[in-house]
Amino acid sequence: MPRHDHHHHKPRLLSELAARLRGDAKRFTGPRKAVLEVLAAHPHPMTIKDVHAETKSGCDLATVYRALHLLEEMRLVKRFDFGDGVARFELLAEGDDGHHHHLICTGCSSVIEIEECFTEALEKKIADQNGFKTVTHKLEFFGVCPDCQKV
Amino acid sequence: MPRHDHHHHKPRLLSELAARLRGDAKRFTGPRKAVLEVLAAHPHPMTIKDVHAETKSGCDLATVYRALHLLEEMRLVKRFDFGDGVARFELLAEGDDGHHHHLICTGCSSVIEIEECFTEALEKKIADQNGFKTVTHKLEFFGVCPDCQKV
DNA sequence: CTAAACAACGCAAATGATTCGCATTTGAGT
DNA sequence: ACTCAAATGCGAATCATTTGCGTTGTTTAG
Repeated sequence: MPRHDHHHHKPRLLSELAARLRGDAKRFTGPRKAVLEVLAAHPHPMTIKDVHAETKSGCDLATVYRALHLLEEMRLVKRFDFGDGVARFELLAEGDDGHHHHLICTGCSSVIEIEECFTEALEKKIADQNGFKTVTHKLEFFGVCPDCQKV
Repeated sequence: MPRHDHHHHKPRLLSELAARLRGDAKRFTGPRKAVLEVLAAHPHPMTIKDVHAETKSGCDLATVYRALHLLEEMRLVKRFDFGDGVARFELLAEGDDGHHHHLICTGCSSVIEIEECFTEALEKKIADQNGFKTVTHKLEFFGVCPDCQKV
């Protein structure tokens, strides 16, 4: 059983967002709702540009940036970095800490989620050996997908 | 025995760079020499800005960018990405493919090299399961170093 | 030895992602 | 509905990186 099968968690409800926002003196606004809905409709990490493009409501790009930062602080979304200089965000399901990895095709940029994370033991070992605390890691795989191998 | 103990390889000589450049109709110039010397004097990945700053010869920042891209293509240096939006480069020793990882302090940004890479088997498994070829990975660890724990 | 041919450089301007300032709008509670 | 702080939209600023181009310095053909 994978450590984080977040795809089987119940997706967060917009009403939950509303409640958590109010509890923090924040507001449940159109753009924030729109951003969350766009993320909920996509299973893979999205760039801010893409989120903005799918947000038909015509809200400002800067607003999407601000909304995603807020959602990240609230741990409703998680930021991923595929090393191409563009941040990507993924919606977190309830109870998911978002710790997982991806296999990214260097040809067509398609993305596969990797649920397994065998890195726990190594993480602890590396922390202990170097006297570090609260060690985490970022890990992504890159390769050529079946389709791109044909070309 | 670690898979890549590149610190025990003989460092590349400037004359080797000169030879490889000439063989490729490229030129062995002051800035390229300076960049390589700066990298050789530092054991950890350096940002382009830092390389530029240590290059006393006063060469242009754009030239440092170009020199590092060239050295990367020639596989004399390797690019690392610590997820902060700034590229970092490390000199490769002879015979080193540069595949290793880092443990980075989130407090003071100090860097420790991690020679071990236990990820080979997983890499193959993930490649096979998804039909991908030529799979590689990027892995970096983040935590709080002993010094920064005191504060 | 000289000149054409070309690689690199320096400088400045362009790009792309992200952030910020600020006037205006709007959600949430009274 | 009224009020007020939080959010938005818009434009301008910032930061890393790239590019265009005129100039300089080598290399090579004659």
